Amino acid sequence: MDARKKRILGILIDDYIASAEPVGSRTLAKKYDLGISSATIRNEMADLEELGYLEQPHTSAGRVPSDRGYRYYVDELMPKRYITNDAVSRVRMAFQAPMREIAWFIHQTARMVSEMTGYPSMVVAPPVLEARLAEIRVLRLQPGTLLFLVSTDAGVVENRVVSVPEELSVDGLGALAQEFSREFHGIPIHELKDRILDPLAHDAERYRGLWGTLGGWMAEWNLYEDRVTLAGPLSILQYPEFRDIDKVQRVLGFLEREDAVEELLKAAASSTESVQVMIGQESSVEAIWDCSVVTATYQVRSHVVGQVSVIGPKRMHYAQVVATLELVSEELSRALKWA
Amino acid sequence: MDARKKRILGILIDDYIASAEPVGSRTLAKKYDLGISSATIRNEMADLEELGYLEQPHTSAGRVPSDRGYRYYVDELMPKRYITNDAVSRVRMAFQAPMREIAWFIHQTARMVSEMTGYPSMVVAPPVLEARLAEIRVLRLQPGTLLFLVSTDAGVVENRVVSVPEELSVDGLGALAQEFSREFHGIPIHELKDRILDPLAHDAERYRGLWGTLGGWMAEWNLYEDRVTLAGPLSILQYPEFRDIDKVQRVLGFLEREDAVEELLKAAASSTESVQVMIGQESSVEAIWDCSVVTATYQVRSHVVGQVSVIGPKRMHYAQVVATLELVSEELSRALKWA
DNA sequence: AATTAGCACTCTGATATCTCGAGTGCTAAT
DNA sequence: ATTAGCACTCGAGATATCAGAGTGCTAATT
Repeated sequence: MDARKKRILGILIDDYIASAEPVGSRTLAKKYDLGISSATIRNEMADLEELGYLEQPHTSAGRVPSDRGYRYYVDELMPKRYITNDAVSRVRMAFQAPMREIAWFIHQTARMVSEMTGYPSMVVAPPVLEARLAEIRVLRLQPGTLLFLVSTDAGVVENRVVSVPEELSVDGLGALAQEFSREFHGIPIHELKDRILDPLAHDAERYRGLWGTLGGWMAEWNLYEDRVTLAGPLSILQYPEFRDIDKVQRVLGFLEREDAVEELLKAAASSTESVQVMIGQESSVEAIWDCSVVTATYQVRSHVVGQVSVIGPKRMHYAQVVATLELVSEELSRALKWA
Repeated sequence: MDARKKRILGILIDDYIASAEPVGSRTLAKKYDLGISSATIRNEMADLEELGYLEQPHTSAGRVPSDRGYRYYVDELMPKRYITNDAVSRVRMAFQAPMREIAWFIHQTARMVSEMTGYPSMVVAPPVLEARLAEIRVLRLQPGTLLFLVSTDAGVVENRVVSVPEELSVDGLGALAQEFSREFHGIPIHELKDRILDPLAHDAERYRGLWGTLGGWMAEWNLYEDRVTLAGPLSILQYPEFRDIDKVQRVLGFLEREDAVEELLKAAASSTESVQVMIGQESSVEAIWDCSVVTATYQVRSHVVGQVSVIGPKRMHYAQVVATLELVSEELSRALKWA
């Protein structure tokens, strides 16, 4: 793999990313000043195909990068730090808004990333269920209506309005909540349900029913919570590779399935790299085998708590996407550091 | 418009709704036992076309209902109360879950309706901004973190976690919130911002900054809130009229725009009818001129507070959709009556 | 030895042409 | 008023044709 091959491969992929048309030797020679003839390029391209970096849609078409070609491009060839000053200041600006819930930042991030890159964006929120209980409070809003407040070590506060029979006495409830908080401080949320429901764990028999409901609610917590936020799914429709309804249906159908997306992104982000690229069949999900997914992680107190991600055709503008995600995930971590 | 014409029109539309193929006289005569020959049907169909109820895609194709034809079908011909016992019990079941926030019901409703009908469903949530303030509370969660609780006459409770400078004294904040609640009780939320920001409205100079931020937050409230919940948008992809990407893009693009959808549904639901059908060009939104929209309203304390809606091809299964929405909106109203 | 010009060959996509069949409208018979 | 019969229309799909872009190979050139 000499320098010239690299050069040709790089230019070819750039061109294909921009044009979506198979690239031929003639076009390449004419359009870019390579100082060699189309015949030479032809030979090099034949070599690159043999090496597995390019493929031909059919005999007499130009070449198209293979998954392996994209991989090489992403790892070795593409320009780094491909980002404008405008983008940087925009992201900084967006995260400067103070006094916001985490959910707000998550939505904001997804929307912004999708808009900046032109691809759908998915953001995985910090997992509530793995957070540890800090405090639980009960407030009486009106007769028959209670508000439960749960704060965790991740600083996340979740709350639910709960209606209960009006005749339920809530006098000692505050005290009970306090006691409860003390007892279960530091327990992961997902363990709470069982603890709460375990009749031996506390002796306040007359509150059993209420705590039971609370436990049930917590059990469903992660079902109801938006763990994955999806923004701009329709942007894929603008790309010629998605003129085919069935393909669109496959991909968007996958994106709609929060659990599946969450699983994919979490797996992707186990890597040590701050930004990871998954190309075509590298993904475990068949539905997106002709897409690429770029994923970055973000942290709270130097623990990875979530992912920011972009999905698009394999013919994706990797340089810009990677740079954008690097920036955004960094700024998001910074914005969440108070949490 | 004699009985036979009605019969033919009804059957033709039923057939077209089921098959998506233009219906010819021959097919009609063969498939259904009308007791008359295809020639007679042909004549009747020609009349129906002249009357504006049918149209021909091209000279030698079968007939297809016009907007007017669908309208007549919906108003006069279609079977009423087209619903199964299964559906009824399913809906009842779904709304039996107690102890839920309004937002939960809204999501639940949208999902369920989309699944039951096979079309995308949109649900407009009760407008927070028009609700009147009942009470505002401030809680200190941790140093530097406050929780604002706002309850309204609609029983809706909204809350936001707000981080403030740690050094801010929150001692008198509870009292201030109480005083505030007393003073502004019954004021619509959307007026609160100005009131709060008006320096004459209260004299607690040292809290000005905090209330100011609170006001700013309230101003953005409705921007951040999900006022419209969309479920199952991709279900339209299964219908042959949406094989065309551009059409899909138009329609889904519209559905993504919460404000536009909200406006449309609110306008639609000004009607006195409990369920309203908007067919094709009857809609003010050009992007959905080849769709139909069915909308029902739901109430809290016999005030209309929101809409439940379904969108699909004009060739929609109106009978089932109307019946489903009737049922769902009724049950949703019932479920929300405690609010 | 590497590069390039030249050329025959291949394949696709666009365009044109043809055919078939479903459906119509009209007329004349019932 | 209904229906059988028939000529006519139009589109969808199949088939044929053609131009163009691209390739691989060979022989000439540097």
